[in-house]
Amino acid sequence: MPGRARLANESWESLLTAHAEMMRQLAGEDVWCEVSRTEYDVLYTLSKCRQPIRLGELNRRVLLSQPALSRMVDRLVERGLVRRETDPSDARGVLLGLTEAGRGQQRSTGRAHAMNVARTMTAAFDDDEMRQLMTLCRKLTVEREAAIARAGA
Amino acid sequence: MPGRARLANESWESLLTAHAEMMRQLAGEDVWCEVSRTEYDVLYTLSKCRQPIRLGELNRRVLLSQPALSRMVDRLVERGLVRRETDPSDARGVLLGLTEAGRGQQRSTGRAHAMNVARTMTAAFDDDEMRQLMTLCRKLTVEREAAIARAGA
DNA sequence: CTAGGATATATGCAAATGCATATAACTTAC
DNA sequence: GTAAGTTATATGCATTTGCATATATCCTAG
Repeated sequence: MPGRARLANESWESLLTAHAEMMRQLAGEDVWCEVSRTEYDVLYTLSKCRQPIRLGELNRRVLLSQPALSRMVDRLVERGLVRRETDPSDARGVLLGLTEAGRGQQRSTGRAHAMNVARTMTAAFDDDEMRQLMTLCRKLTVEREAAIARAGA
Repeated sequence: MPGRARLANESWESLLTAHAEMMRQLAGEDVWCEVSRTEYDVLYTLSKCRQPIRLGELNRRVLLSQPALSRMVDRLVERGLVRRETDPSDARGVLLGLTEAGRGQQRSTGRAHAMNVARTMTAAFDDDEMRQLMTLCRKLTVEREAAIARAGA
């Protein structure tokens, strides 16, 4: 493998390892009794949206298959955390948003979770390093999205 | 949330998003017909070890629960990719290593996968950025491990 | 306005996962 | 040497996941 390709693989592996290590750490925190991490991911993503969004749109932002997400939404609706209604402008689609209970749950879980994240990240990094990491990761994300847009066009 | 905690959370979220985006990209590549990504993760981890390792040791490096890993190893043994034998020095434990077939499978899948990783990473980053990312991610990993060691002591 | 195709979501089903716990083997104190 | 405690892995069981495909709605050409 040539040097640049090797470097690319090593840096990806480092990201993968850091991610896994953090996930394990965060999974162990005593915060996931009411909602699981995956459920929280959905609630958090919805909490960032001012408007209700489509299932497909949500699916673009949550790393789950469409059927898995569809059923997870089922369960969250069942539990009164998410509201689902048919899109009036296109009856195939559904619009998803948090209920008040869902917003409350996201906030309380999110608060505790954010504390753990902050503790762990600040233990490893100073402010400048966190900013560097953010810049790099966002660059990767943006570049990926651009590539998808190019392919989709 | 104070500024430093906010920064910590934003940088973690950026890493999480970059990871998710990459995973989705890599999952879509036409490389996982013979072994799934999770299976490959196990084969790759074993391929990096010169000696057979314990299930528990493997579990420390693969993000799966112990029972899930135990069963995944079952399946890989069944398929002739992994060799499992009782540890002679401690009959509770098992020692795991790749078979020749397993090594071959890891190499061929790994080659194709590494190409995709390299293409995607080099599309987003120059060499210096990849090195920066590596430095930061490794720092996070090392700091996590140190924290675990402190807690375990 | 209708047939054929496209798109959004849901469902059937087999497989994988996690939690709790069982089993097997080691270790230590007596 | 043996009972009590500990550690390493495996199993029972309910849940979640993904793949393939069904269903429902929309769009477009004629």
